Amino acid sequence: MAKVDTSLVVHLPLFAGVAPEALDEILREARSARYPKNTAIFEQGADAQSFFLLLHGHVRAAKTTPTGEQIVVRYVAPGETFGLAMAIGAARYPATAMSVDDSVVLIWPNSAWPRLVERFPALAANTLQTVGTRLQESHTRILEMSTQQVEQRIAHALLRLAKQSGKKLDQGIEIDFPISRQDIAQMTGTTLHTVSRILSGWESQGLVESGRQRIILREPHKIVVLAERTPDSGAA
Amino acid sequence: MAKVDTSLVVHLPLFAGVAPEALDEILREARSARYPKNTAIFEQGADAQSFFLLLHGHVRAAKTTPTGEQIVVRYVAPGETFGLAMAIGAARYPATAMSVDDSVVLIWPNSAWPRLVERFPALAANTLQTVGTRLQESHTRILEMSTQQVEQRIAHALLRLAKQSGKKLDQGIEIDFPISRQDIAQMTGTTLHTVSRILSGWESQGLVESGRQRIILREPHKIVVLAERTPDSGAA
DNA sequence: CCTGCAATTTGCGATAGCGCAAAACCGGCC
DNA sequence: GGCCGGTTTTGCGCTATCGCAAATTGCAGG
Repeated sequence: MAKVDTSLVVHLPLFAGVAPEALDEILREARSARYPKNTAIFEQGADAQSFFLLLHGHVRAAKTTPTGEQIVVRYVAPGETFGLAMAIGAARYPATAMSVDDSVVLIWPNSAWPRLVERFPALAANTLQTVGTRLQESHTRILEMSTQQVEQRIAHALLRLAKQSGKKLDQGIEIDFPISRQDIAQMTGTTLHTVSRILSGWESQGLVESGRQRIILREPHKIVVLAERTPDSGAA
Repeated sequence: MAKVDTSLVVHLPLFAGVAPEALDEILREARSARYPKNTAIFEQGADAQSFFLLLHGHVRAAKTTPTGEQIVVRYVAPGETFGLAMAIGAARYPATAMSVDDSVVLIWPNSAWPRLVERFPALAANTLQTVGTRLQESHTRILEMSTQQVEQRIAHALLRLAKQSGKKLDQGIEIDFPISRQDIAQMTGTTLHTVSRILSGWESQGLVESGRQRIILREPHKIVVLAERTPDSGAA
């Protein structure tokens, strides 16, 4: 079992309030694994046997309907947990997790969870906060889908991605992992066609620069304005 | 301070795994309050000072945009907690809670939470499960909003309400609290006009019977079929 | 019983965004 | 260097749903 350097993870929200000396004990229960780009980590509906902490890379969590349509639940950034089915009392994974980049994760067997929370109650508290935050984000997303039009939703989605996983460049902020028009559509409840049209529009206004699975926000500030524009505060 | 009969609450999910004898100690920290129909319990954005357990009645949690549009986050049924801002690490309430019926709630000061979870770790675990379940429900809602059309979303929403707060009648299942077309619109991301049109349609097919703030599902089974119909599995 | 208000219904354009199809593009791989 | 497959772009018609406005209804007081 590979030894994980505690200094890499001490400051993560998950371990807030856990004595650094104790960390080792927690990490000992985990194994680490590497997933090459575009590898399934777990599948929606499968028995939940483990929970995960992303160390490097990016993971896409997506939910599929019986008829095959997908939505992106979220992109997991390094330092975040995912696959917490057991902690929230689900026997099966409610979504599919797939690496979008070469990724490295820590994996705990679910069986370790009860023991860990008993020994380190802060883990439960931290996880509660994490899940609570995600719940609020979901509600925000629902609010947006209910009240805003597609262009604004896309603006918000990209700004969030930029904040979460943006790499600063001279020319702007680049989203630091491969993401397609289709993905953005699945995050915002629209179609890849509409996303393409809107990004084309932005590109011709110099707001973004984008290509195959690549997006750079050139004028983040102007995109913020777009995102906050109300339906009637019309453009010229 | 009114004494609360422990027998009323022992079996709630919140208290699973808590010794009945200990319950008293928990309840001692709470006060109870009655809210007449249509009373604000807390407002979105206000300092979160308490968390709540609904004993009787029904509470609507709703989120408002800067421009005044609202969505219904959920309806709280008796036995459920709400206003958990503190537990999930939010300083302010992210939504507004309002009684839709005469309602009775237990209220704990947030300051009691850390002490309670320390003494009864099961509370944190139970709350984590609750919040996790709500997160999954939110994701389901997002999935529906992304992939289904309005009629199906309304069907699902009503079926969920019926399951959660339905009262069985000979003629069908009645939703056990006042709910308007507008409310349903705010649950499904549409307008009261569209809801009205669709319910009118159902009414003329005998699927529902409805009036002012009142809805009875006459043919729940047929509504299930509606809810699950895919866009193309067309009606006659 | 009557009055007034809020909820509901319904008609009628207007339109944002979808869906399909075809073309152009872009890399990566052999 | 050329070929292949997935991604993106774009045109065009279509329609589900919105938005507004007006009429109607039903409950709650007085």
